Amino acid sequence: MDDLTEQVLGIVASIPAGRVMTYGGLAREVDTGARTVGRILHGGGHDIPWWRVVNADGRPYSGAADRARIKFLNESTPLLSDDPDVRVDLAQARWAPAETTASTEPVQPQQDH
DNA sequence: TGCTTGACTTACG
DNA sequence: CCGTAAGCCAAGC
Repeated sequence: MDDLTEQVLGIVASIPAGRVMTYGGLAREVDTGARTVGRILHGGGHDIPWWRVVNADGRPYSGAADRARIKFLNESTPLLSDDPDVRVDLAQARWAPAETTASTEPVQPQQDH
């Protein structure tokens, strides 16, 4: 197991239920490319909360969106129910590792791209 | 060694 | 909101 894989999987495993993280955000944390993060999740095994990692649009892995939707509903993850496809409300669900220590700070709003 | 591929992102029209 | 383009990084062939 590479150090990079170990870091990524470690961070993914640290994401609390009801929260998600983007590929790009993870990539910035481990200082690598966003595509690399996706590759690690694909080959990192299914014993990880892969549904808590979504792309910049707030969508999970397209090939398992159904399974991800179940998980989101089960974990009460903030979703944008307005859209036909499963989509996470990143403005509320976005999470970062450093946020664990400073939980008193309010979440910062995200502009609409 | 070199080219293709992909569970991605950001920017521009 | 949608399509296009360029940048990105590791794995596979």
